[in-house]
Amino acid sequence: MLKRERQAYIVHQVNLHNKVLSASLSSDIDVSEDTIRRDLQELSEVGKLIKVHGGALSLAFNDITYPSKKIYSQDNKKTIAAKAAGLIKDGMFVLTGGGTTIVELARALPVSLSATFISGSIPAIVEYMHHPNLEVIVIGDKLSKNSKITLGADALSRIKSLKPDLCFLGINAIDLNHGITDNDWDVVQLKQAMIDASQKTVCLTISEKLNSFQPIQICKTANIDILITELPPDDPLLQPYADAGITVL
Amino acid sequence: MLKRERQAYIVHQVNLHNKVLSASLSSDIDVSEDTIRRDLQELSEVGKLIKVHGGALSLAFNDITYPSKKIYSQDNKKTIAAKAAGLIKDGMFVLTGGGTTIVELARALPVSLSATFISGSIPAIVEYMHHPNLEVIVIGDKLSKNSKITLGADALSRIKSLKPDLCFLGINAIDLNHGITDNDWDVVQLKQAMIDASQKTVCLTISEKLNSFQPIQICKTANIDILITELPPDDPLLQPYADAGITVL
DNA sequence: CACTTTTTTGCAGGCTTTTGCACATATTGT
DNA sequence: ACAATATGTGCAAAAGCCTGCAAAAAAGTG
Repeated sequence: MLKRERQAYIVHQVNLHNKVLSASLSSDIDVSEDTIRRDLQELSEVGKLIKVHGGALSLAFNDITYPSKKIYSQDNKKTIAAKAAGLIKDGMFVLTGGGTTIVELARALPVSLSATFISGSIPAIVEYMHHPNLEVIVIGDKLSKNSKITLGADALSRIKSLKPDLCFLGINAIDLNHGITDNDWDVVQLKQAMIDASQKTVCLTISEKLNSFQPIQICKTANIDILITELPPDDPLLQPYADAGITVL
Repeated sequence: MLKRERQAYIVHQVNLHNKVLSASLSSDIDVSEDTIRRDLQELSEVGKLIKVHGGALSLAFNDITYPSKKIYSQDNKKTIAAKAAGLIKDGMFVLTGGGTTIVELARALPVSLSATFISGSIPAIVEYMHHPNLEVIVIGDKLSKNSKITLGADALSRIKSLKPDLCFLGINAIDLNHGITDNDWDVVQLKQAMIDASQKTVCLTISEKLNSFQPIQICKTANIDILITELPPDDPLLQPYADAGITVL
């Protein structure tokens, strides 16, 4: 990896997460911590970030104070994203939906990963676009302002023509009786198509949404392969899902 | 292998992978690293790529990356965008390309405007998405990291099925003899399809690019309807275009 | 066609940049 | 205060870069 490239990645990460640790950068990019420190030094001299002990902060971080609730849920999503990212291997075709969890997943992807990502979620696409080694396929159609994903017949038929290795879905409600449910007709259509098309489906959700349901069913619980929450896999809350044959991570 | 051929290959590789290493190029093309270095030197002087220690990066890295280089002639582009925005009326179907000028146009749209915008440019879509009264149609296909637009057969055929009222294109070179020209085959295909599909084509460009040309022709000058630059319409530089039957704003 | 001129290419040697490591120092959290 | 981390400095190996030079190829020229 070239020096400039590396520094670009660091700046990107800082702007993304508002902070960055020398240690994790070092292991991400597989380069010594000394080098990282020198990079941070240079970047801070040019005013791209603020260097602090142990890493660096984004310029915007100056006077941002997060509501603690938000940061909490955000952390959970990062935990989920990290677990999900581990499933993706070089060369895979990956179909993803939209939502904040999926965006976190996009941000959690290692730099070195080289795979093809397919999505109709604009925020997710923007993240994929900034990754150096990802191929990105955009699913076109009418853009839903609410969910910031493309929805419609075109998107549906495009998805039906694919056979991705993995499909990542952020879900709004899951429950053993009702399966996976949602409240928007078009979104449901899309998610069904995505699940049908994919060889393996991975559902991401914060534990809050476990054992809840919404009016429209996407699929039965048995139709998904992997369920990822921020909880450890042996948490009792997850036991029923594991018993139902789902791999719980 | 001829020098020109070699340099074309290098540019191709850079655009494809976003980066290129002197060493691997050297062994790929079987020529000394010195020669590669000289090539990279020349190509970077002509602005085809960014030379760095150990190789080169694509220009696309520019944005994501380094030289907090202010967008080129931003002020001029705002002037252009303001003029272009005036052409769009409520209820219109508008097809737009990509590039910084188009993004400026998106930002210049009045809040009250309610129209349908169709595009494959991710940065433009992000802008449209934030507007309260716009319908947005995303054109899907493989995302080109360089230009941040979707390119390919799918995008082409989708565009061919449309009949928008207006088409806005940012262009790289225009000249009475050669018409509108560009240097990327796929982009040329796309722009041609956009022009063919639309009832009226509006070209946006800073005056610097007037009377210049690039290797591939998109269309003859006569095929466009309106030309917008940052200059006043009666500027002598624009006279020849007005004489050729184009509405100059 | 013979001759000059220009361009292109590879190479040698010296210089700069980059990077990891070791060691002394500073900072932080408990 | 003390242990654990993080930092800065100097150093050396490796990789990359620049300059000048000369041979080969290509392009002009009379």
